[in-house]
Amino acid sequence: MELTVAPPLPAPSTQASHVYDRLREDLLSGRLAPSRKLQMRFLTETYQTGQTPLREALNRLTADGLVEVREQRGFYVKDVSRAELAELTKTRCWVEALALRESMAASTPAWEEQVVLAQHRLSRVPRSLSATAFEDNPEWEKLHRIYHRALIGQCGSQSLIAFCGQLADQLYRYRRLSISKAFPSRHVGDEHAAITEAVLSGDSDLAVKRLTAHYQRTADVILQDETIFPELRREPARS
Amino acid sequence: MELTVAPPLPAPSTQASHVYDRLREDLLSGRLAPSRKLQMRFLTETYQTGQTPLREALNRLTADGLVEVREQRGFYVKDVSRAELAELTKTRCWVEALALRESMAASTPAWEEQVVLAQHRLSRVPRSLSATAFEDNPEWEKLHRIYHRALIGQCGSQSLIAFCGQLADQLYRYRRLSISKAFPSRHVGDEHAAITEAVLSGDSDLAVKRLTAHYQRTADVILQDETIFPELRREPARS
DNA sequence: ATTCCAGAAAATCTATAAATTTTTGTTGCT
DNA sequence: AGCAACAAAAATTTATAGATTTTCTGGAAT
Repeated sequence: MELTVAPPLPAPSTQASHVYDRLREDLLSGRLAPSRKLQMRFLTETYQTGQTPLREALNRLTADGLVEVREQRGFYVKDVSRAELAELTKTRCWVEALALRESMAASTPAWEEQVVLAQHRLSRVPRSLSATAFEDNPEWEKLHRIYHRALIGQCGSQSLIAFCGQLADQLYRYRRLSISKAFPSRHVGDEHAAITEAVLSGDSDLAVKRLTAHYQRTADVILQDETIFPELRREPARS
Repeated sequence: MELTVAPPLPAPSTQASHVYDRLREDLLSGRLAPSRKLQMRFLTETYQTGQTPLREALNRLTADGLVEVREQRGFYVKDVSRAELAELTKTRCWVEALALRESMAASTPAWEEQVVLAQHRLSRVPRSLSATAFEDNPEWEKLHRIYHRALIGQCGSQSLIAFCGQLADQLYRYRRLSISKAFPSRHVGDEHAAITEAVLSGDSDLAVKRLTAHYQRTADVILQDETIFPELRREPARS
């Protein structure tokens, strides 16, 4: 007799999901530039699929805040602005502070272990694929995401976690769009370690302070990046 | 020479938006019962429209948390449960507390006037269309929504406000599904007045306390409603 | 000569219908 | 009784037709 695991979810693969994943990646990476018009013809040719799955994917991405839809005049890549970056960061700090406090209030050994494990794994992977120039390491990004997800994972609210995920996605796009010249100067690994330490010590005020500072510092760097905000070109830093 | 206002946005009306509105109303009212399967054939016949606008509407409603989609096996009306009701309420209390505090911290005379005005208008409309039995008054619901929206409107985060709106929608459906026997016993008007008073006095702790109590009380009533949670039928209140 | 407006053509989005693929339910066989 | 193959139903996708918006060209007025 053979014990085969009952197929829990065979293979939830629809064309729409595939296009969604690919589009999402291209949006986050910046290959699809902000405020660019997403024409059906271009999309069907690029992604080799029909209109229906594309519309489905675009609608989901609109809900994620990565795509904008104007009635009867098509889909557009969501534009970026310094104001939106500031607002998203502010909101993320507020909401994740809330979620982290609630997680710590409902702390369990299993949860603390998850946080420790996620941070350890993250620390073992290089931030950049290249030692000289910055080159995005997908593995690091994945683990980074898991770590921050773990921090708020004990808060007890699926909808709150999902909202944090949306904010994280939108801000991640800003990070990718920015060249991040400040890459070598920061020690994000130390920042994560400091957050983890505060979480384990049970000092929620300190943990929240470090977490929000972490986010704010990232935003401050991007806010000064000329490559994403050309309006900074002239008068770089006037008082 | 004639000064004509440039046409701002002619009339953005698509079939998809219409179906979205109608479906939304039917979902919130309970005419489409929880966990019911939404078959394309039924929907096209009922709403007299094609599949494309319907899929678009259903996708938006999925993002709103009113519809659930299972890959390759169709759309379903989101199921209800006591656990979800409790979690949604908890989340709403957390997030709106946050938003209210930030609104009060950024208070302006104009905003306070908006709150006062919204509360006044709400107070002038009857909660129920019938004096004897409870009959939902759409006008009251609309003004109620505007009032709660006004409370958090000064927080300075569009995304946070939108998130609160989603939570409000999902919880509104629970309210409509429940018969609300406790209708005459509560004085929601007084509760709103008390919240407004606390907001105007600048006492954010008190305002938050009253607001969250307001939401919690509503949830507690619905949590005991047998008509929506049949599992309560036996052993109504065991200790 | 330049600018502004009007009309027509092109492009593009929205919607309906048909075809393909997957899932589900049933019947027959081992 | 259990399993497999078959048939029906339903979802997803492709293709086609209909509307709307945008763009381009030409002419008139400043």
